[in-house]
Amino acid sequence: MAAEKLSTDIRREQIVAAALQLMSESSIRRLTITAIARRMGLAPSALYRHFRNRDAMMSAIFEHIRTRLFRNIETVRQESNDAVDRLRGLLDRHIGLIRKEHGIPGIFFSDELWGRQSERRRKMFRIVTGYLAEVEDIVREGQSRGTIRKDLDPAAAARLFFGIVQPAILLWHMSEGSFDIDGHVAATWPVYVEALTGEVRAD
Amino acid sequence: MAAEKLSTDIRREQIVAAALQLMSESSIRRLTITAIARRMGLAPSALYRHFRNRDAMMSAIFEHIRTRLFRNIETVRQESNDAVDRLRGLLDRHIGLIRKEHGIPGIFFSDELWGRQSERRRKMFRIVTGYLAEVEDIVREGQSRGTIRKDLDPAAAARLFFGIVQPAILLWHMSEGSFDIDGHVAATWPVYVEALTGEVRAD
DNA sequence: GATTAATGTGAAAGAGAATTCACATCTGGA
DNA sequence: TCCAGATGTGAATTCTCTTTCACATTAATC
Repeated sequence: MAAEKLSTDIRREQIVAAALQLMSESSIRRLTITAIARRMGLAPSALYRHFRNRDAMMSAIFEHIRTRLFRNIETVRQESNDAVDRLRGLLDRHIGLIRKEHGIPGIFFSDELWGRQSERRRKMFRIVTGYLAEVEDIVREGQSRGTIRKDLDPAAAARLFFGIVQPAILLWHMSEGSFDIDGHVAATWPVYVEALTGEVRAD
Repeated sequence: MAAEKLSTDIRREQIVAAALQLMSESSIRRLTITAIARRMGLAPSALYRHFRNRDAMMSAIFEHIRTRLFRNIETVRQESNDAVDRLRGLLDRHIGLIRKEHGIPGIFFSDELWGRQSERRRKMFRIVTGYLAEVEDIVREGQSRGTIRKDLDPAAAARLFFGIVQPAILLWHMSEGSFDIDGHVAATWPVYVEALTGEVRAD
């Protein structure tokens, strides 16, 4: 009972998708070649036709995440010119992304990165700092247009932006989805905006 | 060449210590019975004299972390009466703790918690929410004494408190210790205080 | 329709881990 | 001193996972 044959490109995407799906259901520890193959209805050995080894698969997964993250930046840049609006849009999109593919945080905080395996770790660090730099740019633009206080360190403001997201995602994840992310955003976003602009902003 | 014999109580502590040490050097994936035993100069089987199984060891590690976290709350409560001072003290102590035992985040975000719908996950969730509740209490006290704005949701303020810490720890970890945590705190703490109190506070 | 390269399969090798167990050795108390 | 129980050991068992390989099947191209 051979499984349907498909081109490598499609298979690669399917493997990444299956991996993310498995991650959201369980832990990275169970993200095994065997599990991915079973999910796809293939034999484990089949995956080696599309990736050199497990490491290459993990790299593809990370690359996928990177793409998704930066796509949000692009979108938000096009949607609005106002810095605060852009940040708000990014917040919503970021949370939406994690909500949809909630295997991401698990991958993000996984052994694959936390260990000494430096190359991979450095790569992910570059992704994070790159993402932060984009947020920082948005803040900086807001400052030059006068919508954001100029006495704020833009890099610090960017990190604080993720200070809104991170606790929420952590709690959401640990509570298995029952934590009220929207409520958190509703309560904290105005505080953040006030810190950014120096005044209360009515939306 | 039998290793020196010691009482179970001491051995248990040593096992937890060795585990944390290993975690800070590497990832949870390498936190194996074998590795812990080797670090202690024991045979793997010896550890089973002190813990029923690997799971029991992990529980002991989590318990250790819990103790350390809540000890900081106690200390800070005794050090000062002012809510903002208490929060600042907790921030410093929390960061100090992670700096000293930087295996903690790795354990915190490990497979042991992120995967299953396990008892362990629920336990850790309780620890986190308990810790947050303590911070929330401090905020609430500050509100009733008039040092913190009353229109702030104390729970949200508590989560934002960790919004200062979490990005810093993540970056510090990913950068392998080169990220400037103190600089981050210096840049973000005044912003947080201003949001809490409604005014600039000179320290 | 035949050829060929790509894709899939099952078995098996090899590695590493948790756990158990019979046996050895140490320590503290009678 | 000697015994009993606590602690440690090494070997064996049982997993699970990654990876390789010879062989099978499919799809595309001529």
